[in-house]
Amino acid sequence: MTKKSKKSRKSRNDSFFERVYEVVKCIPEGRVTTYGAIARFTGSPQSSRMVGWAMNASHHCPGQVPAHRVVNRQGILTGKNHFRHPDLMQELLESEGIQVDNDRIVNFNRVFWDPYKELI
DNA sequence: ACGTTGACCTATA
DNA sequence: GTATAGGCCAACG
Repeated sequence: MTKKSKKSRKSRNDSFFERVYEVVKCIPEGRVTTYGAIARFTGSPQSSRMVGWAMNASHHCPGQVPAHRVVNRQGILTGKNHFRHPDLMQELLESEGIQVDNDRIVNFNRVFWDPYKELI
């Protein structure tokens, strides 16, 4: 099993998504990150859309991926609408000690978790 | 196979 | 602050 078993090697193992999951899973409690930071860390600074797309699949297939810890640049819970319950995202964040006001994270700069500085 | 959409980011007006 | 444009890659019709 080596040559043409699965054809492309980047089918389901070394996908762009896998990298995203790895980073997101490394996010500690009480911390959040942005799509852009992840996209940048994965190697594509402008592929932030794919990060969101990965999250969409994350709660459908893979293990526990704290997608609720991933927000946009403004610290707004953009993807809360895609959760099982729109308010679930805020609930989880508040449960971890993150204050959320009007779908926006309070002191976003403080809870921001940068993979470049923390991870590595 | 092609075109559109998607949980975004940055820049310009 | 809102609106428009470009970009990236993957999934869906």
